[in-house]
Amino acid sequence: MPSDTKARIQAVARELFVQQGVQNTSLRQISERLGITKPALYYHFSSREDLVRSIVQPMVEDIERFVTTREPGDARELLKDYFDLIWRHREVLVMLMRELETLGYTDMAERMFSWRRRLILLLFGPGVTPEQQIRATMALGGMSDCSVEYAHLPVEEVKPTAVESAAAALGLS
Amino acid sequence: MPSDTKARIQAVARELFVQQGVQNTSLRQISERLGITKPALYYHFSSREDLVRSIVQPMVEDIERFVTTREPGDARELLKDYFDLIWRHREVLVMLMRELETLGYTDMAERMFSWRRRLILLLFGPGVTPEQQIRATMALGGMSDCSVEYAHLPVEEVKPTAVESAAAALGLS
DNA sequence: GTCTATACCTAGATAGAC
DNA sequence: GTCTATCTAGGTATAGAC
Repeated sequence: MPSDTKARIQAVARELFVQQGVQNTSLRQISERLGITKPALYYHFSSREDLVRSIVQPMVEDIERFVTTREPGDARELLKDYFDLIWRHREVLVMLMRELETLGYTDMAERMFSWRRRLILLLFGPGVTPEQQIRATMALGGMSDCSVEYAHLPVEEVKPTAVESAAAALGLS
Repeated sequence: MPSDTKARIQAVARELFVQQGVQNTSLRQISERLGITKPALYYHFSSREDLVRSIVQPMVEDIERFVTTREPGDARELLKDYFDLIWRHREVLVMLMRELETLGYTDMAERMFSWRRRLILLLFGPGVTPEQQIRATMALGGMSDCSVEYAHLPVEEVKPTAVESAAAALGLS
């Protein structure tokens, strides 16, 4: 085992970032909790931003894959799978959305908008109306909110109702 | 006119806070844009927190008034009025939600939860089921998202569809 | 691969002159 | 009511020993 320190840093950082926000977490705090020193962090991550990025990356790639490879199809099925997607990453997603502005280190905001656009396209096709866009925002945004607000519950107690409600918001029969 | 400086400070601060986040806005930046010095700010506001609070306060009071004085009644009417409420304060609301964690200076998070609970109570009464709670989150959260995402459009182009969709998400006939 | 020590910056905040 | 000057705390980051 060459070094699991890197992984341990990520685990602790992730926990603190989610718990108290990225901006409110200092490298000192992370290193202290691990029993190592600040400079030791810099051996594994070239900068604070590098560390943050490494934690966000898996989620970004997963969502990116979803919105780019998905073929148009049954809307309700898409809602279900999309719910699973955001549920899986709900902790990091919350962290990210809460600090979108303060995390200027990427083009995250623009990226998330493009995900949303792509999803709407998948739901309604290219001839989407303004009304359908609003309904899509209601449905997709509402599901995100549910993933956050009921994050502590088992999925089965949230997903069915959330998906059903989202379908209704969309205007599906 | 004894001093409109205070108001000018608030106007500039508000703009910067909304634009780039509270955490990313320093007192130096605010004072520079106004052509005054940092210490001058401290004459009008006893601390940075005091300034932030003064900008959030009007929204807090408005929402507080809504959720405490409102009588139970027609759900769709409530959705409409609630939409107007958050639409009116959408800029500050976004700012606040984006930085809930980083703004540890108040009990904001808890407060917003209690608003949500009170609204759900108004919508479904005391015997609310878990399913209805999820649907309420979908409806109310979705409307917030719409206020943010379509903030630049005229209300009339957003509100009717958003309210209609929220009603459907709630499960109203 | 991890430490000690430290440089350097920027932030919020205060003292006291005008 | 606003200024100059300054303090202090905390952050990121680096140099170099072990």
